[in-house]
Amino acid sequence: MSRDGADVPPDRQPALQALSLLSGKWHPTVLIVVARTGPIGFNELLSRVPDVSGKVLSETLDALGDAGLIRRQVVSESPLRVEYAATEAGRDMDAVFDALADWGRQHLETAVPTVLLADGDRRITEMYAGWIRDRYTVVRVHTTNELADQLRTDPDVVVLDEGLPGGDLHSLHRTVGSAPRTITLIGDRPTVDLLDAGGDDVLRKPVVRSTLLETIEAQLERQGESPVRRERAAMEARLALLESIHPTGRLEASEVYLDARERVAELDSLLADD
Amino acid sequence: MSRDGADVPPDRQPALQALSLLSGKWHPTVLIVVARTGPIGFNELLSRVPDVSGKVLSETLDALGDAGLIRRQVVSESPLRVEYAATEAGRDMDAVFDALADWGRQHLETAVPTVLLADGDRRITEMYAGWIRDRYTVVRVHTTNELADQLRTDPDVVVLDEGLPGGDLHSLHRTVGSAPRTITLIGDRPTVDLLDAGGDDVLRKPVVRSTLLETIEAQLERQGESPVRRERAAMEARLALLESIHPTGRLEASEVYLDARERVAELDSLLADD
DNA sequence: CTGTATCCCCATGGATACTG
DNA sequence: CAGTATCCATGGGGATACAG
Repeated sequence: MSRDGADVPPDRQPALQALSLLSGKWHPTVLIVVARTGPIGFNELLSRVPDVSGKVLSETLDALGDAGLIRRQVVSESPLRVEYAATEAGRDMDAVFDALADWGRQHLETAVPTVLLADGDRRITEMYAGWIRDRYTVVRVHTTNELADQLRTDPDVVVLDEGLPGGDLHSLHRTVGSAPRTITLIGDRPTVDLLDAGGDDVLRKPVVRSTLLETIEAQLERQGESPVRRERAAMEARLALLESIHPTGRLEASEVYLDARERVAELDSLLADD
Repeated sequence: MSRDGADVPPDRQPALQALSLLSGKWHPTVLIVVARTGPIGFNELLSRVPDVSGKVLSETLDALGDAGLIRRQVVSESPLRVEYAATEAGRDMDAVFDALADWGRQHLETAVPTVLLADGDRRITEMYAGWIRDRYTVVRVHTTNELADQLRTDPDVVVLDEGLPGGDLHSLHRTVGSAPRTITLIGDRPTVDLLDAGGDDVLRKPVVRSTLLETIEAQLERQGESPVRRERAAMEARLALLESIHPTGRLEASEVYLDARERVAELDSLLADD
């Protein structure tokens, strides 16, 4: 790659060399996963790093192997079965990743909001991610288990598809909790059950780019508002969606709907006291 | 670049993001130079990182600026004069580079190769030394006696001018032996005598910086190869040089040339046996 | 199961010319 | 001096098919 000839202090040159070992698109990710997950087979690795192609994963493993960061061990021939594990050199890269993570937490995470995208379909989360990744830190999950796991990233906004595998709408919202602002994505014609589902806003699929951006931005702007205002806005959003679809007459026949309307009035009176 | 969606532990994700800020070919180098050299103008930066083009340097500085790693300050308009300096975030990257450098020193080949420069003209060796002394340990000699003497430093590469006072090309190569990789520098139009002169590669003078660096690096990378491969590469280099200068018809009239071609075929058949 | 072999796209970055 | 504007080459990486 010919990056030499530069006037780099001698004590920094090993750093540049070391960095070049991590320069492939998937090199750092694969190294981290191999180091963390211990001895791991090719296909399990593929499933844990889903967006990498087999060819590139193979090349990446080769390169990391050549660099001495991981070791390849043939566990059985026919059926061929191999295992990749971090070498000592690979494990020692932990110090580098620690330093990077420290830097990131201090200088990155504070400024850029994190948005967690939860949908069973990878192509969907990939599309959404493409729309927003230049403005936010994006985390993608595709099952309820992954969701529970990645909530540790403390996202500012969760975009939650109601059909996420592994849970119904209510349990999903319980999993997410109220720390992040939550935008629920629904596919079917919503029923009045939506009303006590939880979440701060609701969008019907399919979602277009501008709507998603505006909705996320609106939620970010509401961060820190009072619980009362927050619940009022959430109710408002759900009611508006329902009323845009079902005739008011039908809705008024529903107990849940009337309860919700009453709750709104209650919240409004609380707000009026200020 | 869409690297999300992977099963990376949450504590590692800020590391990946931070790393992505250093992912451009010249990003780390430029950041290091800016951080070390303090406030620095565009063109001085360009001269300290000689292999980067103006366009790419400009883009790199933009990206580092957007990432908050460096700051751009206009010092004077007309003539326009700007200065780039590291921000606190940029300086904090030192911890990352320290970790990388520590890793590199521990796990990369830590021995700095030694290059012996042999040329009758002190100004020439001084120039060459200036080109390479930040990457290699440099020894300069200016006579055959000094050469024999300094070979005790056990150099990895010898850069040998054919006109070194005190010996002809053949005796020089006999003096050097085959332990170091040898690059021969020739000034005149080479004759077929070159073919049995010895040495691993040949350069015609004047030699430019990038060529010398690349040729030395190529020889270092070939260290430890089999004698057959080594001779094959050496023959190839000499033949290529001759053929680039003399018409093939003339060469084929020469016994030495035909012998050499035959020797190449012989070596190739040896290599083909593997 | 674990990879090659192929083909192709496009982002990165290089060269050159021009501008405020 | 400090950059854009333009054009173009390269190769890293993606998709798919196939092989040991």
